[in-house]
Amino acid sequence: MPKQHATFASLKEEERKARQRVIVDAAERVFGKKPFEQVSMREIAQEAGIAASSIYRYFPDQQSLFVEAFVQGTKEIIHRVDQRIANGKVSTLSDFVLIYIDFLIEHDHHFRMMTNFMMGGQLSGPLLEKLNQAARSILEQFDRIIDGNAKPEQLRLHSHALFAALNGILISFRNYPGRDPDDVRRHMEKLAKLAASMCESHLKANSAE
Amino acid sequence: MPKQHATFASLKEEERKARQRVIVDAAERVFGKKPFEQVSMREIAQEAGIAASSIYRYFPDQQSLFVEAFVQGTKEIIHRVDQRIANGKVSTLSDFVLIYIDFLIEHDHHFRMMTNFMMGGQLSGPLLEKLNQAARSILEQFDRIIDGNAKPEQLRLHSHALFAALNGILISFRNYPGRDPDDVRRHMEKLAKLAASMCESHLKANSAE
DNA sequence: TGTACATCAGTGAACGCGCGTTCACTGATGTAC
DNA sequence: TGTACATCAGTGAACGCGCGTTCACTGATGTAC
Repeated sequence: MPKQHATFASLKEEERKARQRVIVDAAERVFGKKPFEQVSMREIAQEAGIAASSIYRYFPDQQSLFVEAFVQGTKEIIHRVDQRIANGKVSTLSDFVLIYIDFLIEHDHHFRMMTNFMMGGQLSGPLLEKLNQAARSILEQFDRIIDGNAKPEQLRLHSHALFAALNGILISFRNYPGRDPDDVRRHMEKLAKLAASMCESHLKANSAE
Repeated sequence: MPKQHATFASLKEEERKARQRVIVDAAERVFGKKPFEQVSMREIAQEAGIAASSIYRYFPDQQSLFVEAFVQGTKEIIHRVDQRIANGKVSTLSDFVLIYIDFLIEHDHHFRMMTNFMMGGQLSGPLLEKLNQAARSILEQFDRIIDGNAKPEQLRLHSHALFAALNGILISFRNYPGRDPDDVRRHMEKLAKLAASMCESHLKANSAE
């Protein structure tokens, strides 16, 4: 009865995935509480209600777990932004960059992980591939939004530039000295809108040529 | 003879400064070799030819030493860029951003420290003040270059945006998958020039209004 | 000029800590006959 | 239905490591008389 065997096996596999998921979720909750460089396996285990050594039944090492958490988070965010777009809440590029900024301010730990992975470098092959895939998804979302009727290469270049600019804003001004968090957010939003408008007008001017 | 006393004391003070300097220089050399998060006090001590414990005669802790190294490096870079400007080698904004990018690619460890401090956060008061001063110096250099005849607030906003954009470019594309370092550099330079041109034309359009 | 004393840069060894990870083991569940 | 066996999730304790930092001490130099 290979069929029933297959179902049993696949059920088991799903349970395994579900348990992995529990761990990843716990990890994300812990990341929400403190800078992720300071998060230990023991802490995640505690949050998940298991022993630290149990994590190693599901992930070969810490890096794999962290990457998985990051990838999950990225999917989540992209999905949520897509929903807002579908609901017609994002009509201009300016709307979009504001959402991008606000999301990453709110999910600070996710942004921290992103920059960490970007700065990091020495990841093993498969993990790197996962990260690159996540990065590609983000850039594709930028492409979709900017669009206009630009030539493809121009489009790509501009979404790269905008993506980089927004990341740079989030990094460069997060600790703006002597401002409270609200001021910081406003300043970032202002800069983001500026970047969006620059991007838009430049792209228009170029596609008119 | 208070006068002679003063001289002796100040000489001693200078020697002390000089020895501090030796340590900072050693630190910078080590930073050149590996990601600075992986640099230990022992390693710096070895590079400086002294015992690790000796460093603590000159710096209260690791953070202070790292901040000092970063501040030194920043001064150095600003100075070098200023020299190029004085020599007339930087006539356009595009020239400037290329130098900025190239410098930070070449002095990768310096850029790493910069982003680390930006992301970091929990620094004690005096160290934070030192870092903020360094950041201000950099932004002032941006101001000086962009200038044009823009209104001051507009100028400030645009140098912030450009500063952020360049940092973002350096962070976001340093590990561009599947490219060799030269391709990466070219891509960054392209994006930087794009950012510069956006910035310039936008500022012109706005000051014309 | 010589002697007693103070200062302080420099040191090697050790402390204490937290971490990622491994390991031998337990106990529950499913399988074969 | 009962028994022997295999599988495997879960565990607590321990390993090993590297780190920042401290500490008691040495020895050279300068100062006071």
